[in-house]
Amino acid sequence: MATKKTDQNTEEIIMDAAKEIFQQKGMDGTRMQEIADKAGINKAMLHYYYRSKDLLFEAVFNKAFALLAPRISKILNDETLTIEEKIRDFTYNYTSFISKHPYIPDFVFHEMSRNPGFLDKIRKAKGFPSLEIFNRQVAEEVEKGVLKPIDGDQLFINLLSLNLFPFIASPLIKGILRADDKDFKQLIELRKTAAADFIISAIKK
Amino acid sequence: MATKKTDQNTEEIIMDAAKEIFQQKGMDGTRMQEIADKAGINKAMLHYYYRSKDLLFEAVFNKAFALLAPRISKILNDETLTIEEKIRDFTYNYTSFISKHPYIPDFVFHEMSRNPGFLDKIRKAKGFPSLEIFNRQVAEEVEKGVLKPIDGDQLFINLLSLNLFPFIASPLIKGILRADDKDFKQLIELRKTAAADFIISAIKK
DNA sequence: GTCTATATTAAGATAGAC
DNA sequence: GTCTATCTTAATATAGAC
Repeated sequence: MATKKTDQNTEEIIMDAAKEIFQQKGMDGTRMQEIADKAGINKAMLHYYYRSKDLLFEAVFNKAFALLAPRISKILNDETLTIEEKIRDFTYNYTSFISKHPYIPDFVFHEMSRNPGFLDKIRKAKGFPSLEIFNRQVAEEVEKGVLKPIDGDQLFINLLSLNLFPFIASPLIKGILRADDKDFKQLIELRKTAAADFIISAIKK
Repeated sequence: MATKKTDQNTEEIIMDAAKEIFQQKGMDGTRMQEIADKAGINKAMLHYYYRSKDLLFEAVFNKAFALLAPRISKILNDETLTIEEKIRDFTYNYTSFISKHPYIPDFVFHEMSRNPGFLDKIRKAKGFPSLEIFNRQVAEEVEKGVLKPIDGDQLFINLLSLNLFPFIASPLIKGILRADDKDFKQLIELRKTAAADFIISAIKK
């Protein structure tokens, strides 16, 4: 299964292989041997570059988290878009992005639950995005009569739920809807706008 | 950590211990020794009663799945409640139930993704609940003008998303909302009605 | 049915040659 | 930097005494 590319250095080759295995199988389900096989090298090299499984995992996790976080921060901290615009933008772009990395949500949430230490590390490293601006904006639009009364925290949770859950629960959803991979892909395609429409319809006056 | 109760037989004691460990740590993260310790017996007994880790896990997984499935089937197959009533009932009861078993959603979805074989086993054993009745009912209420136009499949996914995702993502949500366990509990309490209100508001004409 | 002791295999990690 | 060979530990599983 060697996917070695000559224009990549070994460290990057290892990282790419590790990402794929870790994200699909999680920390506990991953074997260093499998990463080595996928990278087309041997186990000793993994330790040469990343010292231990824990450290390699941490590097992979941080990269995955770093892909999710800025996209969330962006809609939370932006001061120019309306809530409706944020919801439509976020839904479309996040769904497009996660479609290309469908294992990431389960990976990140599962590992965060498994190891509460990650939370503190992230908090200390760069902190979590704050809901302050988003909440203020929601309150203002409610005040103005643009939106029905709703709590910003709850709206934010709903937004994440509707965008991320379908990927986490894809096997169950496929089972209940009798959908194959192609059907599921189409369903997700629809959600890029349908999920946003649903939210807007719930909150717009 | 022995939790042995004299009114339980060994098989049940093992099952209870196994449930707790497997649901928190997953198949790969669980050690038979840890289950034995929690049950207050030794490892050999696990094999005496359940033969192997795989079989013990399967028993635990099936029990967890059997807790989720009937509650979903019920709202899907019921012919007496309106869609609005179903949404309110389901949201309230499902959230109450999952609050008592907060590890189950991540456990079930993670393991289903990890091992696609489970899907086929479940399908063969008793099949998945069908969306037929639910979809027909949604279409009828849309037709009558009770509901805004919406696809039953998408509505069902939204319903599951809003109810299950907060539990799966609880560490992230706590981080972003700066919420401790008590805050989070209260947030979930609110969602028992707020999530249903949100959905109703999105679809009701 | 329950225990202790042990077999067997697998996994992470390292030593040392090239 | 990269490889092969090996160390060490830990995990599942079983044998056999009581």
